[in-house]
Amino acid sequence: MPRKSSPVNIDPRVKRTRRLLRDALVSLILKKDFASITIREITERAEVAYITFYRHYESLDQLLMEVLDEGLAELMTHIETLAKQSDTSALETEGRLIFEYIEQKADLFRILLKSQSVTRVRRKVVRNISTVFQKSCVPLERLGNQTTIEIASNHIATSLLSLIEWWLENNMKPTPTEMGKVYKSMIIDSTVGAVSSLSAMKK
Amino acid sequence: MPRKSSPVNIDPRVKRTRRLLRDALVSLILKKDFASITIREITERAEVAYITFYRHYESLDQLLMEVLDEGLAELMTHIETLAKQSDTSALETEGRLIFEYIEQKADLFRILLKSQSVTRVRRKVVRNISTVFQKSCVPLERLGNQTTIEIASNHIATSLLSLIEWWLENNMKPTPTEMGKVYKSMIIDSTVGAVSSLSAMKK
DNA sequence: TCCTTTTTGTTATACTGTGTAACAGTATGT
DNA sequence: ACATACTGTTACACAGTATAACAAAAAGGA
Repeated sequence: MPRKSSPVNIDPRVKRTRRLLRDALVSLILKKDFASITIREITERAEVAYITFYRHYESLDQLLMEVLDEGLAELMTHIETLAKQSDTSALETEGRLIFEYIEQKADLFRILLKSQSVTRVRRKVVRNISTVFQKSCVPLERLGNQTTIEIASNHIATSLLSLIEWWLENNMKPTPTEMGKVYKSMIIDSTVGAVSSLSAMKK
Repeated sequence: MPRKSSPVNIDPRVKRTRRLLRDALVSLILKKDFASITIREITERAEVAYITFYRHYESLDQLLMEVLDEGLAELMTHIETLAKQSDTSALETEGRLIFEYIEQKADLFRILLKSQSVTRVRRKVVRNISTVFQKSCVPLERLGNQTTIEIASNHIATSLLSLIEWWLENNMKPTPTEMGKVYKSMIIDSTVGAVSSLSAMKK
């Protein structure tokens, strides 16, 4: 394995090889079923020697993770900044902004959802989104006990992912504006309402 | 392939072989990662010749589908009968009954959710639950246009699956009664409310 | 019970993909 | 220009898939 842990100096050849492998995987995921992708196929498309793959990654999953982590980090910071502006006026446009963002990077999200074949990836994504909402969504913090908050944030995260998945499968048919309204009323408002009614039952 | 299409007479040897293979797969899924299960491993555990697998199934996925279809059919009829009694008094206990049912057959559902690694299986499950709610949930039919109904039923199906998944991962910690309340308020009531508010915006 | 049919077991084989190794060639930074 | 680090070529061992031929065993009807 090349020295990726070295502080600043990264050999340009290493950068190039890794980029070629990532790009090759991305282009293959967009065309084929993920399960049928072979390492040899990736290296051929990347125009790189077969063994070079193993000089940089231990497994196909590791390469996939690296690809997704890049894109996921973007989505997370995007959602996070949106979730912090949790006054009602911002929520009006929050949903629209999310779906406009996804529209821009549709390819990346198709990969992210196709690669749900790897369960761990989906779990990781859900957990990330869940903690973001758990920490930064003010109404959830005020209402409800710990368990209810956990369920609610998990519910928001999985619902958002499923809604995105549905939207992509329907070729992004309803506009981002309409999807934003659906997101606000069906996911955010509904969940906040449910949490408050659930915590009211306990008292 | 043995004659499985013959009307009534199914060779007892065929029945036995298929049962042994299904049971072997189930016991392996409960112990190992699905991706690491090999056909040879299944046949060894089933105490059956390797080639016998291919005399009954074309692929590992096909056997998995058969196993899941059995269990899924049960869940579907269970949910379906519950969804038909959609008066509010029945909804009170509907959620509880679902989670009590899952508690009974926890092993099966762990398989069903572990095997989500195969994306097609998850899609199939979601689609089934979705159409059940779309057809039999009265409030959804009355309110909203076609697209909204599709989104809503998809939302209910995926949310229910995610809630079940969360519950199983937390070792079924909150009681079925509590989960039933969560189900009713966070999934059913919330979605119905969202659909009505969304269709009100359009008019 | 005998006999035909069907299923199963045994063994062998072609094929594909993974992962490792040795050695030669090439690019990088100083 | 030079030592260092990366890449390419070739070869190989290994595991799992999928198929085929033939022998053995079980099922069901006469």
